[in-house]
Amino acid sequence: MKLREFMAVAKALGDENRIRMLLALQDGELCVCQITEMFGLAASTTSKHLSILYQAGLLDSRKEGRWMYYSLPGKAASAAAREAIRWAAKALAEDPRIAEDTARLRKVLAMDPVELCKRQCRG
Amino acid sequence: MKLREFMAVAKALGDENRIRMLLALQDGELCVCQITEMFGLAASTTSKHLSILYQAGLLDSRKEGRWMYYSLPGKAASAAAREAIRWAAKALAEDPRIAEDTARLRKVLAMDPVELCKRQCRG
DNA sequence: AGACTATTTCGTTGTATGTCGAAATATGCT
DNA sequence: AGCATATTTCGACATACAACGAAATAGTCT
Repeated sequence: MKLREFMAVAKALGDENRIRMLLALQDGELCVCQITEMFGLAASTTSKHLSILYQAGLLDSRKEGRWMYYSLPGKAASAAAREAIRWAAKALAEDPRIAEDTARLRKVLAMDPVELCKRQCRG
Repeated sequence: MKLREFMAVAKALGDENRIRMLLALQDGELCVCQITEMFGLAASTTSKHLSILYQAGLLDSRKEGRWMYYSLPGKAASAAAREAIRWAAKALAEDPRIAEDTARLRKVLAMDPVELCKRQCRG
């Protein structure tokens, strides 16, 4: 991995909201409005964070209709990026705030995605 | 590892000069003026960077007379911090810029430390 | 004590970045 | 086509941070 790539990854990991978003994706893909709901940020801010993670190679993305889904990268991704994610996940496995995020995620997943997105866009 | 600690580590890794300093310590401890010489920064800047790495738990320090030596942390350090270092070292093992740093380090090690420090302080 | 030296702290400056809201883009639905 | 909606881009603002030089601190040596 070149220094330039590495710095993109390290800087991407250097924001608390981005780390929390990354770890929230451990149980599977989420669309932007689900993540926006989870963290209470402006949709544009959420989008920017996800874009930074994506450009660093820390996320995959998939567009389905109007929805954009982000997920942790598969085997095809850079080994160094996947190791970074593993490091973060392992290091924070027992953090209470991350556990709260997981609980909040469960609530978000229980909501109807369509209604969720409507609310976001009127937010 | 708590989120707060993790963020300190991630932010510490998020600066190019700090990463290069961290990796320069892989072959053993160095004093501040040796690192200052290697990177061509102001001594105060070097000191600040090393302090940030130290406070994140990514470095040990040892004072010997006027000299302050920094080194990678031993087994006693946080496992998460040591894994972060291992990740960085592995990811950048083949980066040409890091290799140049290693070459420059050899030159610095070949200099007389006393003369080196004198030059730094007049820099 | 006093001169010298290595490091850190402090104050300043410029740049980078997180955040928002508004506008723009892209897609689905009727 | 026209409207609704999800996401991104843009512009503005505030904060964070890296860099420097000067001053302060901590140590050595005569």
